[in-house]
Amino acid sequence: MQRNIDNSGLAPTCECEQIHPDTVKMSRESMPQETTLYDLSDFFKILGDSTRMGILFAIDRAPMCVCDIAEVLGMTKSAVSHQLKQLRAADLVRYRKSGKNVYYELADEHVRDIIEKALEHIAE
Amino acid sequence: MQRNIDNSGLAPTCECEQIHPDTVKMSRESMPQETTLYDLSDFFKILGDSTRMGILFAIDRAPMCVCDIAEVLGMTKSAVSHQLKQLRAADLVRYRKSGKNVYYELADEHVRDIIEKALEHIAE
DNA sequence: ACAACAGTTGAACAACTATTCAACCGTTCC
DNA sequence: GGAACGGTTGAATAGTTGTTCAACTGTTGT
Repeated sequence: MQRNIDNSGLAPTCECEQIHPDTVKMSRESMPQETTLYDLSDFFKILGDSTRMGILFAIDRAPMCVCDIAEVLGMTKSAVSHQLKQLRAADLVRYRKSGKNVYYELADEHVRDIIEKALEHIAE
Repeated sequence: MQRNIDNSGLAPTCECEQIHPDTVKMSRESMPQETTLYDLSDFFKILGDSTRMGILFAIDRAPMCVCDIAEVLGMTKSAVSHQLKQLRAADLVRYRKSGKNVYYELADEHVRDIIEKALEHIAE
């Protein structure tokens, strides 16, 4: 993943005087940890792909095996499996093996809530 | 933006029989429009970058000019401005010009809500 | 044991993206 | 008018990422 903040000693500073030193100070103090920023953006990055979003909607009603997901989305099993791996890593989906099949479903209600809020924002 | 669905005629189909035709049918019928999928993932894509996430947190308490944001994040004005452009396009920030300065602030409460939910998911 | 099939995986390639750099616009102040 | 400064922008580049392809694992059924 592309990390945007320079940890190698000297951070590039903006080439201008601080216009509002007090505002800058307040803002600095209210900033979360860098790791929090990374965790947050990494999480949203997972939702920021139409294939993965499609998978989440596909399995929204009922658990589905990889093959059926691929069929619904019109993609290869391989492509879907690669994306499912990322959704698994982000704890967005749960899975259960049964014979030759692997059934995927949404991990929890958080996902639905977040997507719901995003839909509201877009519809505005 | 990278579009994942092949619109050029024949969509690549998964090379297997449909294991559960009824599940596939139900899933297909509950799928949203493709444009909705794109709009949603494009929206999350904007939040999926630590620099943009940093900007949103920086201006969370009070409106800030570009120079001060750059100072807080340890980046150049140019880099910040490029990202602000995207945040503007996604209606995540509002801005107001005043003399030589441009002050940015969060557009609405939606953003805060979504980030809050994401923090809950990460903290689990 | 073997064939068939669901699913995973690593490498490679093409597409995308964030930062840098330089040039530019607009406002302020002398 | 012109210098100074805040901010924007386009092109270029380096890093990232999604899909394809081929090879592989594990389970089922004969």
